[in-house]
Amino acid sequence: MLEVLNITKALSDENRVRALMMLAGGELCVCQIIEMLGLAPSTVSKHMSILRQAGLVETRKESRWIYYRLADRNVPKACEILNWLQKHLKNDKKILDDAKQLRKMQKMSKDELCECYRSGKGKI
Amino acid sequence: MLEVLNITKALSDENRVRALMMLAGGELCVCQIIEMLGLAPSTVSKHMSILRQAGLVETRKESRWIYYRLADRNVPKACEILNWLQKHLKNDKKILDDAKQLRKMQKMSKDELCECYRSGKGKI
DNA sequence: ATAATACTTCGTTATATGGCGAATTATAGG
DNA sequence: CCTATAATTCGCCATATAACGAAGTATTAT
Repeated sequence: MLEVLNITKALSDENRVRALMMLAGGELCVCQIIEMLGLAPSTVSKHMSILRQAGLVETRKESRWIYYRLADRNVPKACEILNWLQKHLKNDKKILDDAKQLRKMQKMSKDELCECYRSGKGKI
Repeated sequence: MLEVLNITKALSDENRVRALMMLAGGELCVCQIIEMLGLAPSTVSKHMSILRQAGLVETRKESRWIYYRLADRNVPKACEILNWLQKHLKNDKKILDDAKQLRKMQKMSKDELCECYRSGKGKI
């Protein structure tokens, strides 16, 4: 029950849902999510921690950066609900706008974005 | 987005999830749910209203009683997530206990239960 | 070593939510 | 018509949650 509630509670916030849908296109580092959501770093960190606790996302640390990605295929509970979300939000205006904005961010990235992201790209 | 969030928010409370799982066995009137959850009528009413707003349950009025049932098959958004819930809670202790208690309630019903339910049975 | 960057953790504040009881509505029965 | 029952709506209070900024941790660069 607790596991299920951790998931549904995690999904009951718009910003967290937006973050998840952004990750559908591939992993992102926290600073990119901060940029996209337009929230304070501490707030985004908390959101991502809630998603991680729920088992909806996983993390990978690479030098100074922490990359978040959607849960692995072998976690049915998480994947099923992530698929449900994607299915029912794929035509949502806010989600589509986010995807567009994200593509833009990932293109210009090189010199124009937040310091963290710029140097991140430089590293990779 | 709002529709999806209405659903996830509705599912983010333990008592609402319990109520939904009780309904998996068939429609129930509010007084039965009140009895099962052990909450004040006004509280349960609010919970059920949230579930209804989210499109997860539907209602049927019969004389003095209002019966709640799970959403109809032709509401994929709701049914998919209700199936997900059932799948991942079918072995949950609290949910199993509820189901047992519910069966007990529906059996003795005739003379031993809350006034509302007793007369309800009498009517049907 | 020092400074900067990328996050996280902590403490605070505002708002949202869950709970209750009292009042209200609707229906049924005396 | 008046009372009882079933459920809802309203107003209130306590707690939970989302937001922020400041301080802390870890890593990289100078």
